[in-house]
Amino acid sequence: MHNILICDDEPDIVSALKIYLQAEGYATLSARTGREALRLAAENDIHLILLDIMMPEMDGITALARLRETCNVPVILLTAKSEDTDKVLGLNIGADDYVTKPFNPVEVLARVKSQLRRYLTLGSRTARDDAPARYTVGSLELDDRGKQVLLDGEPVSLTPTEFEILKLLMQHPGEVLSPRDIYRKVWNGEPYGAESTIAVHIRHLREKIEINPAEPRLLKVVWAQGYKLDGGTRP
Amino acid sequence: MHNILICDDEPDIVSALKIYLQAEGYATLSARTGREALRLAAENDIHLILLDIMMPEMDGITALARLRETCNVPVILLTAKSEDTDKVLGLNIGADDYVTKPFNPVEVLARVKSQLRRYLTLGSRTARDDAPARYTVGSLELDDRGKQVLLDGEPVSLTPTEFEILKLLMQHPGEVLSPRDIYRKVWNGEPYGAESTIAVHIRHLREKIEINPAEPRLLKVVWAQGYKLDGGTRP
DNA sequence: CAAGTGATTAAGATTGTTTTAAGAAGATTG
DNA sequence: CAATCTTCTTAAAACAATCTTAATCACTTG
Repeated sequence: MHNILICDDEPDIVSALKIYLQAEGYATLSARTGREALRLAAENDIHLILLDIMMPEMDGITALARLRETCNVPVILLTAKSEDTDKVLGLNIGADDYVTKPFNPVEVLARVKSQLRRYLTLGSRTARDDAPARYTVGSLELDDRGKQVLLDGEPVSLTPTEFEILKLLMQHPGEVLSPRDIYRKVWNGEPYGAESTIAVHIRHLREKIEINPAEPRLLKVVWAQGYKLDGGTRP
Repeated sequence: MHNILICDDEPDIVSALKIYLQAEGYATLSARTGREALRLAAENDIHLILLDIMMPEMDGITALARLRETCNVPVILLTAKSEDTDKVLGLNIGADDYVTKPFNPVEVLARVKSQLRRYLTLGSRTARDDAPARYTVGSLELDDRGKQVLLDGEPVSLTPTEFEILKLLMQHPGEVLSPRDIYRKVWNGEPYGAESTIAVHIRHLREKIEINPAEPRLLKVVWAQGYKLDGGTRP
């Protein structure tokens, strides 16, 4: 089903997580050091990584930074309480979520499921066969086959990247998608680039679909969360 | 299952508690002094602490104060009868509950269970995987995916922290949640900050969802207990 | 009334978003 | 083949929202 890489130097934690994850049908690999995790991640088809911050040889933060140079797989950090400053650092560096030790394995499992569900609905390149070729949200219509977008019936000319971002947002109307979510899907999991890249595309999109780009009515931002496409709701 | 740290200088009490707790499936550690308790708490994944107030070397109150500088784990104080003034003091300093000596072990067990249940249902940040994405309490609707809140059908714009606090209250409608409970959940167990932090967020929330913030009809305070969200009841 | 607790306010630090501009890469055209 | 155009990326700055804190006031309770 899915391959999960567990990276922690405490054997008890690893085996406990393994038991829970395997019971849910996930395949697991494990590493004791950041270096080993990087190697395993490079050599295998990993769908999610559980990464401890405190480890010998190469700590989790460094490992994560290295990892992010080459891929964008979901990472959940395992942190000890006292390392709370590292939390923020970790999320800035590119973790998708974190759990503080001591953790409840059930909670970790929930987060794993949550991340993988996101990965499935957003990230998988193997788009479903039954995915519609046409989406409608409010006054926007998007035709995937014809690569055309209509706003109030009038054609709008978008660049390929703009088109893909808009399509993603229209596939999840009213739902907030973080820049990382968008990056995963539109850039096909390539390493996350500059922070502002998506902001610029969003800006260009707004210039084309909003009456006033500075006061967006459709493509809204949710502070510290991401962007969403609002359908029929009034401001 | 859960790790419980017992801190008391009387061996009889410790062993008695151990027997009862282990019979219920809890793992136990024990310390004889406050200093030792702090060390054990720092080095292990502790889920709950039973802490005696009267101890050599470092008393329980001091130990608790120190502990609270770094973490927010549930603490149940063990106090002697004559120290009832200390009870309140202990709760101010950051205990979650207290039991007076001589105590009935069954009662201690009940309180331990109660605290851990609270910790489970409240303590994990993103709750369970099957947590609904939508909550309704009275005239309030909250959409977790869209990060949107409607009051009488009208959208209300909340900041991330306000949103999380309101979500927590809506997940437990009519239930009183102490500031410490709220802190545990929303700040993910980080050490408790300034007293007024939550009060400020509550104030901001009330400004956004109450007709008159000074006379709240939804987000009510229960003196010396905490806050609760009242549904459709009339005053 | 005193102690404990909640409410209010405002300021500063922090963090996230928008905007602008410039350059690189690739396609298209004369 | 060079010139031009489009698109994408990046960085920097300006801008904006949010969070925390501390100080002060006001209310509740015994």
